[in-house]
Amino acid sequence: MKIIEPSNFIEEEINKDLENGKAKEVITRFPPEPSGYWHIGHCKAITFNFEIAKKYGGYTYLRMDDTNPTKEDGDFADSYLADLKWLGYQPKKLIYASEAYFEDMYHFAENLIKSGDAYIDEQSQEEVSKSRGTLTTPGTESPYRNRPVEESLQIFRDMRAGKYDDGQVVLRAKIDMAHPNMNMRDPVIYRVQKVKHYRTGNKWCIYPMYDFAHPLEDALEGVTFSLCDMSFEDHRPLYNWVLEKCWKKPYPPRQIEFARLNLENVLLGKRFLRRVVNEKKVMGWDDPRLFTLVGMRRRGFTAKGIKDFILSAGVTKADATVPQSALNFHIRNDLNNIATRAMVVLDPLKVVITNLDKSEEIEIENNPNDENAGSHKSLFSREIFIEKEDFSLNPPPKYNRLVEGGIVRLKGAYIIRCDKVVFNENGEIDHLECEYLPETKSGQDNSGIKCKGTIHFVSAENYFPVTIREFKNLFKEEITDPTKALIEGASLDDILEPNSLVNRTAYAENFLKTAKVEDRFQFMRKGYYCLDKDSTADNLIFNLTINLKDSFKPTK
RNA sequence: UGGGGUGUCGCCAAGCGGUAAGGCAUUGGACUCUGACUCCAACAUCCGUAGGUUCGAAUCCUACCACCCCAGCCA
Repeated sequence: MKIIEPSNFIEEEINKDLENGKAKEVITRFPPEPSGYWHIGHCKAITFNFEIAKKYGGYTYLRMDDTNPTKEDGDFADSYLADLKWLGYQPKKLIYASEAYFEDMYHFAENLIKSGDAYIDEQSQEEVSKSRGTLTTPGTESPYRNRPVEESLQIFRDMRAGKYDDGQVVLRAKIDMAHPNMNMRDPVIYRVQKVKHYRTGNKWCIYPMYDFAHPLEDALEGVTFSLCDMSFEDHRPLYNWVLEKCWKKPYPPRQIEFARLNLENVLLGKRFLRRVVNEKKVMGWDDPRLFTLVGMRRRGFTAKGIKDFILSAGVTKADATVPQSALNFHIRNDLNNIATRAMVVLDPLKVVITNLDKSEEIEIENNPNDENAGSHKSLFSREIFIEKEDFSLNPPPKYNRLVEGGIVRLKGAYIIRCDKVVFNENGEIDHLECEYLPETKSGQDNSGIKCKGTIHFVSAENYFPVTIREFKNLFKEEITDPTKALIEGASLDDILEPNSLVNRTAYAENFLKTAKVEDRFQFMRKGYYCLDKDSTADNLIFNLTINLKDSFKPTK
């Protein structure tokens, strides 16, 4: 296997193992428990597990780590398949741990009992917990700890046979009740769960615990590097203990931990996301304000943008909270290359072109960054709508849009001059009367007239109303870490931004009538939008993915 | 008071004893039929703190400080 130029500490570690012969190849795995939806934090783990293996010419398994039937559901497992595909990753193989490894694991457990490294404990859950000790005081040994091997073996077999109920007995690894690492104080490795498993049904009534199952799953699969987050660092000694006691083969998998990804002002964490969804604070798991994968997808984020962001943020062991602006940069970057341009007026102001009586077809480039993107037809006519903010009676300095008596270019059409502002009886602007300059047609303008501003517009004969969904962050701006706030006892309503979703209508050029769900557009000079799945034939709904950057500073 | 980690620019992050990469953000400016994109420029005399070793330290040593994780029959 090739040694590559390392670009992070994980690759440095892998190189070392490859060089000193501890590993021969790079096989990784992503092992979700099917009990919720993926969020951007999972995307980080997925991305690095897949990308690192790929770099070394290795591969990655997708393994459902389904060892707890009380929490799991096949629908989640199915959603992961779709999510992974959307992200653009192809696992070497899809594995359900419950189906693939339970029998093997059971035998490993029996052997552990036989070698005197595990025993059946009959203490209550409360007793087990109490005798574990505390962070600063050692635990005490269970009275069952030194029972005869045969006795433990018999009970374990009876456990499997269903002769015990939940909580009556457990299998514990015999390690050290005084170990400074709490995970090593005789951890429970098998428990009874008389619950139907979404995959294996009632075949099993005993289930291995994560700490026992995970290293063995990795080993059985042939995984060489088991990349996980820092919270498992304390579990590594146990991971290695299990492999030493049970696996005993060359090239055991190696666990390497990295820090989780946090985003500023973003809630992550399955149980909290579930709460927001269950309490109906959002439209569902795929609400565009959520940073679940399905939410980001519905919002209009691209898989490439998300992955570029993750890769650019890097992997280290240090806690990191990245501002959303870093993510947004990569999303805009990708969208800029692929989004179809269209003209949509969000806040219309009517303009009458007094010297135009026939309408005229115009052409709009679909994407100036992609010469193969083509163009689409739009219309310039006597009555049009421009953005209210593109006209000013009292223009600030450097305002290069339309002013009284001034000129501005209409994107793809002509330069117009504002001759008159017509007010209504309330003294508000009703509409503008303008003249177009016939010799300034877009693409064939030889007039020599210099015009510093270009604005977008929509023809009164070529538009239809659409619904726009604008999103702000789900949580109040000052709550930089909503997850922490909830842990510290804040109520959801305390930290939720009151108006994070605003619906409005806009005037879109007819071209947009053919948009399909998830199609991505750049509404020129405004932002990136995509068609939402809630759209109906007579009500297209566009989600604001992200605004265009705007460096106009009216103050100077 | 135990164990395991981490501390380099506002935020990520290179750096691995030879005198602080890069990205995001920000600020100027150029370009522009998207005030977008692109481009160009500015942005840590300093690497948690204090000592020490060395011709030379963010990199080695010592002490201290701060923050994160661990007491599920969850993963």
